[in-house]
Amino acid sequence: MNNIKNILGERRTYSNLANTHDHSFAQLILPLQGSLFIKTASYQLELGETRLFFLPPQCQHTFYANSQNEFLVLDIPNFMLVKETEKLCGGLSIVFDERWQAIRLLMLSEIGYVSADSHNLTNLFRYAYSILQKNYTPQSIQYINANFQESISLQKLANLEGYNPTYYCQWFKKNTGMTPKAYIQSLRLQRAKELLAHTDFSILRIAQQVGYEHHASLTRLFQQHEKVTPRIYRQQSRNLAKK
DNA sequence: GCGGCTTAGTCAAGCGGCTC
DNA sequence: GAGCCGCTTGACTAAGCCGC
Repeated sequence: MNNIKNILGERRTYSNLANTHDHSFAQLILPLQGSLFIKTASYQLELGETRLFFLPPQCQHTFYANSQNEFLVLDIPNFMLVKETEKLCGGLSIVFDERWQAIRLLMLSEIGYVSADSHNLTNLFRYAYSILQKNYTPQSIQYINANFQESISLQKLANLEGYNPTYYCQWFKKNTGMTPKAYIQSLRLQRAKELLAHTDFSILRIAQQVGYEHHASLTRLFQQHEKVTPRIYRQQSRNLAKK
């Protein structure tokens, strides 16, 4: 696709046909309704109503949707981005919090106007981009976020940052307040909780989906952190949902 | 960098519920 | 009651973490 000269913002829907491509401009994708599956070099995720996604230029990505959906998409020309954006070669997924909701509201009101230039949208994007830059996550943490359901070695993570494993552990703890192992576990626990609460998958299947080969590992993880087994957790969460 | 301790992952055995 | 399935528990091993 050709580069663009101005920011273009519009509501878009995505079909169920998988589409793989890249483009010379960046994209900011904010959720409106439904969900969208996105796969990049670093991410493979379902973009729902709780996260937004930034796609840097030249980032090959695949997307498709299985249900009705709508997203606010901003096409951003290259000259508006700083060079650091290149580090985000696989994109960046960010929690869609109240601040982003406010930004989305303003952007939506701006794209509703027919305007000769896109000054207001440009300024809004500049503000959003400054937040986005603060959200820049180190490459190894991006890798964990995208691949926590697979086996991840400390050596691999250390290599991504160019550190040796011992120093990497110290560096990681300084940045996140926990060890790499603990961070991976917290992601797995969170995902397992969602699957237990919202699906009828067996404990074994859930364990395998979050990165364990055996369900015993998931049982122990739950006993350590939740003081109950996965099955009891599922019962409790469904009882709460009924009330 | 090393050594010891801790923890995660795996395996195997066993328990309980369900079906025939 | 036997067989199957899903799940839990205990023991062992290897990797990771931490203090020196």
